[in-house]
Formats: sequence, C-alpha cells, structure tokens
Amino acid sequence: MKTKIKKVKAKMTIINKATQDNYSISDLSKEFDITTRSIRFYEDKGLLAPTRKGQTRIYNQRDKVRLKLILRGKRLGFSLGETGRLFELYDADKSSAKQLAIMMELISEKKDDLKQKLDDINAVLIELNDIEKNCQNILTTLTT
Amino acid sequence: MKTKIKKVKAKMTIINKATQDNYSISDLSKEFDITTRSIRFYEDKGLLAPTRKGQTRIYNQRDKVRLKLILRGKRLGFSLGETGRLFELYDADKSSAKQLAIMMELISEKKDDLKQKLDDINAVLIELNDIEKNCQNILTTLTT
DNA sequence: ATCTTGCTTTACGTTTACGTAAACTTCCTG
DNA sequence: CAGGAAGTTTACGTAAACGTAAAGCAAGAT
Repeated sequence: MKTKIKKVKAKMTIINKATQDNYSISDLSKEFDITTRSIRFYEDKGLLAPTRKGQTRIYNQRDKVRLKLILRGKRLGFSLGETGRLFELYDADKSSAKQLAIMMELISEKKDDLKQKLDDINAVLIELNDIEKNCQNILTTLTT
Repeated sequence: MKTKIKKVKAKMTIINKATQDNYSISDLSKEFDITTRSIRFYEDKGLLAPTRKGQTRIYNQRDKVRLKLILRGKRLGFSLGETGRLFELYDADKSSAKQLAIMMELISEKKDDLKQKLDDINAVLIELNDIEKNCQNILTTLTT
C-alpha cells in the first residue's frame, strides 16, 4: 500500500513539475471553457504558437496569457485579426521612429474605439436601469 | 412661369413638412453611413418595420431611433438577434408578473454582460496607455 | 494484447451580416 | 417622351469563427 501511495505521489509531483509551465490543449480548453478546436483555430490564425513534443502541442505561460487576451478581445468585439495586430504592438520592433509612429497611430485608434464603446455601454446601462426600475414599480403595484 | 415657380416652392414646403418625420432609405443610409442593403437586411431580420407608400419604404422617428440602437448594439458586439430581444424588452407586454420576471432576468444578464465589458475595456485601456508611454519614451530618447 | 483516452490532421458544413449583380418599376427632369 | 436617379425584389457570393465528422497515431490501463 505504502509503495503504491508513494508511486502516486511521485507521479503527482512529476505532473506538477511538468505543469509548472506546461499546459496541454485540454488543460487550456477546460480552464477557459472553450473547445480545443478553437484553440487550434487561433493557432492557424497565427495568434498562438505552442511548442511541440512530437505531434502534441505544449503551451506555456506566455501562450496562456495570449489566450486570455484573445478571449478578452473577443468579448470586446475585436476580430482575431485585430487582436493579432495588438499582439504585434506588444512584440513590435521598437528601433525605428517610423515604426513607433505607426504603432502610436494604431494605439490611438484603438483607444478612440474603446472610448466610444465606453460611452455606448454607459448609455445602454442607463436605459436598462430605467427599464428595470419601471418593471420593479409595476411589479410592486401588481403584487400589492 | 412665375406662378409655376411659386407652385413648386409651395410643393417643396409641403414636402419639407412631410419630411419632418419622414425619411427615405437613402436619407438614413447617408445619415448613419451604412448601405441601403444593410437597412433592408435589418428589416428582414424583424428589427425595422417601415411603412410603405406603394413599394417604397417610409421611415419615421421611431425607426430612426431603432436604427441608432441597432448600430450601437453592433458596436457593443451584440448580434442582431440580441438587439431584437432588447427591442422586445422595450415593447413587451408588462401586464403579467411572470413576463416581468423573465424580463428582469434578461435585463440582469445584459447588465452583467456590460459590466464585464466595462472591466475588459478598462484593462485594455490601461495596457494601451502603458504601451503608449513606453513608445513615447523610446521616441524621445531616439530623437534627442 | 487490446482497449480506451487524448491528441492529431484534413476537410467539409454552418451561422451571421452583409456585398453584389440582375432585372425591373416609378418618378423627375430636360 | 427619352433618360437617369432612386427605389424594389430575388438570389447567389463571401469572410469570419468556429462546429463536426472522419480517420489515424501513441501511450497508459486492464
């Protein structure tokens, strides 16, 4: 029995060690609640580039962060292409002034876009709150 | 001739009066900078229901407001179907407590969704500002 | 030794939101 | 009254973001 437990424990530690910075595709799919198909699709689109152990994909912390950013971008209505361009901003060559200018132009655009969205969201939130209050009032008059 | 011109002018004013709350499909397409195709598509999806004068569509203020809401929804990443459901919230029958409960549930969902988006946007804005500062710093060191 | 489980590639299918072309009708203008 | 501008319907095309099915490999469990 003891040996068995030891074996299991040993195995666990090995797994944990490997898990330190090593995720399988299904690890990520569970953690982020998306399909493995989606993850491979993002790779096809150049947004992820996991290493390989033979055929199987191995993801590290950087890949995980990127995946998180991809999903956040999606929630914001960014296309995968747009998110890809944002990734380029992070990784971009910052040695040329021209490059930097282009980059800052893109950043400015995105910021304007996001500010517009903030306004939109606030407008809708206000409207929803109004409707909600309205409903609440009707409900109380109905039930009393 | 003069009388003719007068007649025309009179006609114009009448038309303008009628236009107070009367928009053609191209009026709206210009005002919102979208194609007429899109506007007809939204109608197909049940989001607009202009009246007809013969064959041609006539839009009023309500249609215009709806179109504005549709486009705002799009900017927020709502599908046309979702926006349609929001319209139903506005127009819904508020006589039954059950209906009201369902409605408030939907509203709550949407609000949560929007709050998540607010968080996302703020996170991205912070990141973009960081990158921007970074770029600015590099630029100044490059040019001095 | 087979069986199950997880991973792989390949490739066609699907939904959403329109674009685009064809083939009219209606109205206004010169 | 011919011609153009603006409107209409019908219908096929397209890009994005996956879903889904087929078919196969590789490794651990029974």
